[in-house]
Amino acid sequence: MATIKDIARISGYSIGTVSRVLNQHPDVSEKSRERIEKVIRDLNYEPNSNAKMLKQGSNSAITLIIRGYHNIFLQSILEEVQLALHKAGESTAVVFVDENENEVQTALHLAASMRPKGFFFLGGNLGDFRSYFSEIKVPGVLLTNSARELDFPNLSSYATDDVEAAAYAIHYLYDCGHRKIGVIGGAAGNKESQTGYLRTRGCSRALRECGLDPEEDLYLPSRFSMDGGYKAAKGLLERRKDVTAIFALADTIAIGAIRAIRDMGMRCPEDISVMGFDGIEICQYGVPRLTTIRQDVGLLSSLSVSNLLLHLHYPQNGPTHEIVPFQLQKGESVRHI
Amino acid sequence: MATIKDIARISGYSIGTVSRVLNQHPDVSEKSRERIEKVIRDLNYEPNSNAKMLKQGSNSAITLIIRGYHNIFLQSILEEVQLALHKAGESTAVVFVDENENEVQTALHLAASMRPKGFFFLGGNLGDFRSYFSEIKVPGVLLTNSARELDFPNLSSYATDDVEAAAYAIHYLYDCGHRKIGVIGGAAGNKESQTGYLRTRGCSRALRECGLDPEEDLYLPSRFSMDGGYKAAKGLLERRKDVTAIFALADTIAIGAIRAIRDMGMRCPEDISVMGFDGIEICQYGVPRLTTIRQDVGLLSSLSVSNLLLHLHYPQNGPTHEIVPFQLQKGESVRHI
DNA sequence: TTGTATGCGTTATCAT
DNA sequence: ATGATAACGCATACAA
Repeated sequence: MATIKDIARISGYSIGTVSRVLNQHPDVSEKSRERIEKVIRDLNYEPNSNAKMLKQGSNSAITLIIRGYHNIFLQSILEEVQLALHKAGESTAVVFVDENENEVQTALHLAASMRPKGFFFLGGNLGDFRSYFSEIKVPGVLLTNSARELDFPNLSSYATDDVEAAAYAIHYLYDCGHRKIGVIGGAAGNKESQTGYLRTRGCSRALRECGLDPEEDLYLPSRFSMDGGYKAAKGLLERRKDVTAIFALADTIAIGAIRAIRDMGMRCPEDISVMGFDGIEICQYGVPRLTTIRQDVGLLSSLSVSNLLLHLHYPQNGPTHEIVPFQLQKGESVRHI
Repeated sequence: MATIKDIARISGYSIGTVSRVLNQHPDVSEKSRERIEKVIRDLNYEPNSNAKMLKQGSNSAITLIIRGYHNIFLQSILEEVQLALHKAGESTAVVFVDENENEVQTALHLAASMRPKGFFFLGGNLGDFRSYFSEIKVPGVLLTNSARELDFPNLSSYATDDVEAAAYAIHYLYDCGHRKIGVIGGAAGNKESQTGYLRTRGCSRALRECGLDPEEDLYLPSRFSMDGGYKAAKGLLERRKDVTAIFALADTIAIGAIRAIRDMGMRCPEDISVMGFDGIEICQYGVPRLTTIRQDVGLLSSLSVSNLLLHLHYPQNGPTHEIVPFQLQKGESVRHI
């Protein structure tokens, strides 16, 4: 690979001048610029970003850490965030990590070691940060969970109010006449999934508010996947013949649940209503269209990008923790009874 | 951020010794090791990977470039590839790029500039490579398109035979009794999407083999998305009342098509059969389950990872270009008539 | 306008 | 076993 030295040697100029050409400095003569640029093209020269970053103290890229490989919802956020950052002239590197804490720790180390000038964390638990975030000195944003209580000076967060949104969903199902509402998703007992835990809490609260008993066996934990939703719905419907509605704590879970309902010889929404959470694209193309709680991906993304760009330029600003509004997106999967 | 110098200064040792501790060299006394490690922990030291890479000549990470933000199929490959690489102890960086050539060029430059020790390209067109790949000297693998004709010494490729697979799909629909088969997906005329072009070619060939006329207005181009499929199916069904089956050149297109069919007051498969391509997870959870051509994600991933790891260690090996077998995955979306 | 020299944080090659 | 130092590729302050 050609280096700046090669360019200097071949063009007959010094590395100083070459560097100036490379960095668009004004004080270099037209003739020199042209000659040097020709050599650069001829050699297919690519600057070594490692050297550049070393010299400049920090990596020019922004690191995006995304928790979980197949989380469609997070990926839609990823897409928007990345697009917005590119539009702002920033380059990005994405790191996917498995959902267990060890990996997250690894990712944080990696992020620290890459010396990015900023980073996003899509879908992390607070616990992961509490222990390992202090190493990081550049501005960061946590998405889909609030980091307010962590109180790091350089970590902002934007999230939907999971408790409130889940409660809203339950109320909606209640208003549609449902009294036996099953809830699938969220790891029972353990808090492995903070999101699942919060949503579950919202459900219990809402059920009590509606004067319903949050019966234990109306809850069934599930992985946040179609397969998980399929199995959980099947289990729930076998155990409780009286449920008329299922609230799936994520759309992917809901898709699995609908498939399970069909495979058990029932129909959605005629026999069992299903409600999702997130508002991913397929909600509007599935059969039936899925009624869901739509998180505002656009707002989450744009706010967080603005925030990071702001902190990049004015690091002295304090962190922001904001809750963005959600929205009930009506489809065809919930029936009034 | 603490550097190796700080550790040296505070621990009272030289940077040489600290570096030895950091890199697990044997020739350092137990006592020194312990004392230095304590300082490392105290300072939350993170090695600067930029400096490390600069010194070592190349980045330790493998760069994965993925073309298109919302390609579920490619993301499933991404997941498997990444998992396999991590299992092999390699770290990865992912770069998503928009589907236009300019971005691809940018990504290749970026990749060249990051000095990765190897890279994957998921879903690129040959044209992108022809012009810009020569800069890259480390081993690379192109997935889902064959790079045989490019003949770069350091670029292998693994792909499904798109022509053959699409032809197979058409033959299957024919065998099910369908004679008026619409094809949606693939950019008509321009070769923007190589994959779409190849699959379209397979369709035409198969139609002729079946003695059918590849009528022009049975083809409708579409973006590779649910939305694209929705619009294309609607357009096609309005234009041609006689089609009994639609072959969508990707599963996401098929999902949109099925939704369109319902919205037009028809049913799949009773009125219109739909066949997809790729074999993404949702095929098995949709309503109806989608009949599709399943690409072997597992094989594509494992072969390509093995290939890259091999070339990392034995760079003198020549490139490999392999076609992996596809499979008809029967669902419920195609009816025998 | 151009060239020279220094240093970024690290590893590795010498000495000691 | 440990310390000193050169080198990696680049940007930049300073000199010319």
